Amino acid sequence: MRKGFLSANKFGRGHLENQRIRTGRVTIHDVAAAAGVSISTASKALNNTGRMGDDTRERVKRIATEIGFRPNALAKGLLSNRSFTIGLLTNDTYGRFTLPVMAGITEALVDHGVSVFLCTIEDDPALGKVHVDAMLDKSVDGIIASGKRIDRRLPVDLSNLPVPVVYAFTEGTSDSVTFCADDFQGAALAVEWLMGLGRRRIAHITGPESFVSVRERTRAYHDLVGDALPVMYGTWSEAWGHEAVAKIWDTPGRKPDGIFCGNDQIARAVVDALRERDVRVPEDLSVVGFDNWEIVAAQTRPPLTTVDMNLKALGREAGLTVLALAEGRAVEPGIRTLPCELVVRQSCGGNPEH
Amino acid sequence: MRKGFLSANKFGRGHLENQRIRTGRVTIHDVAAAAGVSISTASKALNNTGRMGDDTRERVKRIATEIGFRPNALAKGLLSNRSFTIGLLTNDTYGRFTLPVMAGITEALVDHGVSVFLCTIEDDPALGKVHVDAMLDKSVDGIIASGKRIDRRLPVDLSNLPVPVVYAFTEGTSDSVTFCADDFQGAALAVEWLMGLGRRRIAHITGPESFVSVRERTRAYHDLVGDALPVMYGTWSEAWGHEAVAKIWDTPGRKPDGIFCGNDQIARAVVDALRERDVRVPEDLSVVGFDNWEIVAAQTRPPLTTVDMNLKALGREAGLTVLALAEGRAVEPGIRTLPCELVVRQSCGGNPEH
DNA sequence: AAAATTTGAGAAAAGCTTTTCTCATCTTGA
DNA sequence: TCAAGATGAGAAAAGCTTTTCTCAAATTTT
Repeated sequence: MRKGFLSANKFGRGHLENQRIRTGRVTIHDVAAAAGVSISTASKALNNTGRMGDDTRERVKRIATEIGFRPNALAKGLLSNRSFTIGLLTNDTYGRFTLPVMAGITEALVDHGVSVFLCTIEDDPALGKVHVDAMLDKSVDGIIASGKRIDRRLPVDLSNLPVPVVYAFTEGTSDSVTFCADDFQGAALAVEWLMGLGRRRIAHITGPESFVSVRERTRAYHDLVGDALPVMYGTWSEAWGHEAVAKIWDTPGRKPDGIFCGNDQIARAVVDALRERDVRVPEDLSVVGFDNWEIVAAQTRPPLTTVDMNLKALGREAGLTVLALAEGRAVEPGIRTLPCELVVRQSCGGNPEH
Repeated sequence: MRKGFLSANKFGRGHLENQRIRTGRVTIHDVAAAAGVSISTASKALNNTGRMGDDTRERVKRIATEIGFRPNALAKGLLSNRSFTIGLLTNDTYGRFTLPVMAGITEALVDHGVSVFLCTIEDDPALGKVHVDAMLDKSVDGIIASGKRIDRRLPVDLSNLPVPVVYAFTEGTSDSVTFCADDFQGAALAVEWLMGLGRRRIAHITGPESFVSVRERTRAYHDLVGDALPVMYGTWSEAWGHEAVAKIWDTPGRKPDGIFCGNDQIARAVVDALRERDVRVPEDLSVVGFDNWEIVAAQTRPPLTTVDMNLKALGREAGLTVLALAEGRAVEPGIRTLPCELVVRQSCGGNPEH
């Protein structure tokens, strides 16, 4: 090997000790030897099981800490059939929805020593299968499926797997647990906020009607404001936000004094378009977004008041649920809807202290 | 257990067969039994090692496929000291940089059967240690450290770990391998593009001078256009883009005909601000961004021509390198700089075919 | 035809932990 | 003082796979 080159054998200690070659890793053998007890006693001491003198137990524990023993999760997993590992499968390439979910999962599971494999499978079923198989090979304790919309399945079959599967922000099977945000309640929150500020002509500019989220939010909107104004369906883009504003303002008639947007990108474009038409936000008109995508909502001028779907909490619940299933605890199947909350910034005016 | 409840024991087959309880997983024992050979023969057949008749080998392979045998990665790992697992550690919460890097890593490693643990550690050293320890417990074959800027370390000590560590888009140790984008070359690409379009008064609006990326890009800018115009340092926000444009246009004097921006957010704000001042982009002035953050660059009106750091390729390289190290192959330590490339959209005008 | 090779396949060990037995020693009660 | 029970600790097996030996049978060589 050339000088200055890196190689893995730099990591192996490689000297002899006690008739066996140290592999660089401290095993329970080392603990037992250092404490002068058998391996089984050492194991029992560390796991607070079995019978032995308190002094022995404490001494073993102390020595284990001193020499830096950490049990090999592979060996543990092989024996217990638990790997303390779960897989997170998603087709959300940008991580817009999956990253918050993932943060919640990790937060919930790190205390339990569970790590998360993240696999992004665009919309490729073959790739999906490869990743699922890899997870199963590694004996994951469970799988959480996530995505970018709640009414679409991942392009991979997760039924009849030998491990529990929980769905978060993607469509699941009827006999499993699925977590999603309460679009109806979130939309109601937004519209009620606008009404509470005295807005009476509230428009709704949103995404494609094919999304169940869109229909749910629209339903809440209709329930609260009636159908004096037509709901404007389009794409989830800024382009659509601009176009929708143009449609309204280029048509004669009374203008809205509040706009509830289907997501933050549309809301941002709406705010921009209104500024270009010298409509003042929030003085003349209030805008509410949906998603609380910081990177958009906080950069808009003025920053957006918007609905947060609490994806992190959703991830936390999904994590705890898959853990429960992995441990054999009973969990009621079905769809769990988690409430949204309103994040108040400056695009509506009113009192942020409200 | 109540009816309709889910529980993990639903997954265990749990019937007797051949004197041992089937755990639901097909093991090499099952293959051997079904093929009428010993376990060792089965293993050798499947791994194309050892000596045996071609007919035996083929028969074992066929039966293994038929009954759906997949070797238990835990057992394999315990024996080989390879878990076919790596850890990706990052403090990039939004995933702006880490997700592309991750995609590249996964792409490079999935063929080798390697899965990736993703751990996001905000800036919490304690949390970082917890995650690193969890990875080591699980015998990861290596760790890739990533972040959101190349001149900052992760808040956790990764030296003297028993596994190889590779750095990607974050500062590493001098004796390790670090991958980063070539800021100088990328900036040169942008400025040369502007000059190629005939722009002669090119301004540079960028982020905080404390970033080494900013200084590198500025150096390239200076090398190409001299220092007739002062570089404008600020924050990475849209607010700064607006402010910078205001500064230039509210000051008497000749205006630039090209602006090279330090990132896409600034560039987007610059484009917006220019539109508000009725400066036409790209007719009157060309704008180039940096990062190729689709979500910003593609939504800007007009869409941004911008520099792409090829983070996915960077991730791919990092993945292959950590794999090489894990397999004991020699790798030259040091900083590897990967070239950027220009993504041409419409904010510069000119011929996209160029 | 006998000896030397080659060939095919199985036994056993290793990798690390946990758990279940088993056994020897110590204590307690009669 | 002897039997019964409690206590402390070790031996061994299990979990699954790969690898190294070993051994018997078949083939080739002399």
